[in-house]
Amino acid sequence: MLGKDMDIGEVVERSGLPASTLRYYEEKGLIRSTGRQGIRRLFDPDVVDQLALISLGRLAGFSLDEIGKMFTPSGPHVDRELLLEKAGEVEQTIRQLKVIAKGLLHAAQCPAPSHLECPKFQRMMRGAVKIQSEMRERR
Amino acid sequence: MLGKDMDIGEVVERSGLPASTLRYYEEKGLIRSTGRQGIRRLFDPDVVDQLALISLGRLAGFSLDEIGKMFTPSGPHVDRELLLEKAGEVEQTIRQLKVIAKGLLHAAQCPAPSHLECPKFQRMMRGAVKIQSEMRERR
DNA sequence: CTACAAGTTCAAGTTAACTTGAGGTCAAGC
DNA sequence: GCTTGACCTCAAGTTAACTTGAACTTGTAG
Repeated sequence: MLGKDMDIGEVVERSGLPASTLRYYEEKGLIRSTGRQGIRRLFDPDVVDQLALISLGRLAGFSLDEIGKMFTPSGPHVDRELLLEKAGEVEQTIRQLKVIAKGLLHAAQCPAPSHLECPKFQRMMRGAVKIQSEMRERR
Repeated sequence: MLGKDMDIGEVVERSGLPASTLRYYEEKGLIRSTGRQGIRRLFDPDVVDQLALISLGRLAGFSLDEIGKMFTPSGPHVDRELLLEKAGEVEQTIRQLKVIAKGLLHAAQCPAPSHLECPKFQRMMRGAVKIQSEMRERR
């Protein structure tokens, strides 16, 4: 166990995140340092994976607080229902992003002056709008 | 043309966005009101579709400024290369979200005390990490 | 005609997620 | 033993995207 902990500079390199962010995340309780060597933090190599997970979560639109609830086994157990719910949200997001990607690709080719005038584009958007209003109603 | 423009309350209803947001978007140049009736804004019904598009864009992780550049034909023509690039970004995001969704579903079922200890979970995350570091390198 | 609901403006406030800067600590190399 | 570079703390600053509040305007219903 001794000797393989990393100091913050190494975590910065491996994660691509600035040191200030790592300190901030630690303060927020999203990651933990294993201890100190003098004044310097020491990190377990696993922290790099955790950071990747956090970045992915942010990408998925979760707040740091939500991520904390999902991945730190804060209580006696992780809330499985919450996880399922979040998985559903992500899947929903994926569906919408597919519409967007298609829309962007189309817009890049479409000769219509404004995309909002192109019937194909309009149809795609109408689909997305439908999804969105369904989402709104579910709240 | 006369008579079918909507006032802000109707847009609020149809879009689900608060009036303050609509005014803010107008100020930013993301949407336009067709004119005024006295002091009150009037909106073309199309604005509802535009708003849905904006919401989708935000969901995809674009800033309001980026959305402005992508969808308002500000200059003589829309920048097609930019659109293609953005489409690629969205597709990349979709790939990563799939990993997350899978991860969340797995985490909801996995009996391991901490997900970070589950080998299956670790493998999934490692895949995601790889994608992320590839992305970082591309900048 | 006047009351009211639904608009309006404009400045200031809010929240999340960081970043920056000033000033201090410490181990290592010369 | 002194300088340097990598780290530290803590308070304050930043940015995006809105929201809130106070004070003003207007079309419409009674």
